Amino acid sequence: MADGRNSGTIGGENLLFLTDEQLRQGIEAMFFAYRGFTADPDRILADLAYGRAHHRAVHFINRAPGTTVNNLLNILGVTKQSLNRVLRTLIADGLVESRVGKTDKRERHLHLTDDGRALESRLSDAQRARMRSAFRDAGPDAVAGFRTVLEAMMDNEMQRAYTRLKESGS
Amino acid sequence: MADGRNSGTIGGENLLFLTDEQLRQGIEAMFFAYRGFTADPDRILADLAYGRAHHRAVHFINRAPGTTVNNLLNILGVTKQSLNRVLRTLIADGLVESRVGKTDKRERHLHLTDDGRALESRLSDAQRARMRSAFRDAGPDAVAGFRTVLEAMMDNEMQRAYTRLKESGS
DNA sequence: AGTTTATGTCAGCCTTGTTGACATTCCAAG
DNA sequence: CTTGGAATGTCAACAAGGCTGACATAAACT
Repeated sequence: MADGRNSGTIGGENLLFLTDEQLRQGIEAMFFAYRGFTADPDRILADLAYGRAHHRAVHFINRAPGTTVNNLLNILGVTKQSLNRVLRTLIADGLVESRVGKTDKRERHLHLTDDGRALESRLSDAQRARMRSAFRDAGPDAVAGFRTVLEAMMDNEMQRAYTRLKESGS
Repeated sequence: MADGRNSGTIGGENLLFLTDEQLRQGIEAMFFAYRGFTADPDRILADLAYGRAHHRAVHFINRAPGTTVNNLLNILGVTKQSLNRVLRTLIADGLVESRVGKTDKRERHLHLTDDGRALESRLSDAQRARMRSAFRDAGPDAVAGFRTVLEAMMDNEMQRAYTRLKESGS
């Protein structure tokens, strides 16, 4: 595995797509593509004194309105202190509303305000535009493969979060 | 574009894979998968008081031994000051060697030491293991699609950097 | 009543981005 | 040959956003 070689062809099946060189290209593609993936929203956010952390919060609050802080924590995979700092500024700036839970008053349910939704749209339009262009260039079969590989790359926990969101889709 | 709808079917071609919902799933898949992508090396690095930035530097120095600081800067897309801090610790810890350029003494050419190569192997074995497992689960066609979409998602500049590295592959 | 759970806050640390200032080296125009 | 600008790299200081730990509060559960 650390011998710098590859898996070659085994058992009559062609596994040349699993050589170390192929894997390294996949790793580097992932690295560069992720930069492209975040570049457009980052540019918008920089003007607003917000960062990627704010984008993520706004995205998932929009995706699951009324979600609790704890729920968001699990999706984002950060500490509550870290998330709280971001939420505090978003609430102070009037982009997010925090409502005390009806049945369980310890919980805070998070919603975007109109301003919050406006920002979310701006950010996600920019990000979708690039994704759309990439998808269109690549074609439907490539897109299906793209999604298959990404899903296989997630941890089980993330896969569950992802699937839950996917199935709640409009 | 901000109307919450999709591209539907246009001109007789099926473009259902370009709906806003599909794009959003692609965006979220990218987000969760990237976490998986970095999770294994991050765990190793945490024990060593290094971060992701050190991993990236070590990866690309290994990939292109003798590269200059400036060259690395372009690949990584950070400021030279930021890279320099990382390089300084790597050099101090004896993982990277910085050699003054022969023809141009302003340049520093970067090489991994044996220890540096050992760390690189550990990190990249972990990352490749996950990538290999994802590739194998997904199959060669999905992998091809994965790469096609990622390449289409890069900026032109990154695409050039990526292609240059790819073509210099062993 | 006592324990657990959900949330928020304060303080302080680390990594890794940023800008600004500066030193060294090279090269080319005068 | 000198001098000024460009290229390259280093040092200092700051900000964002991760992290841990400690603690307060309120509600829910037993």
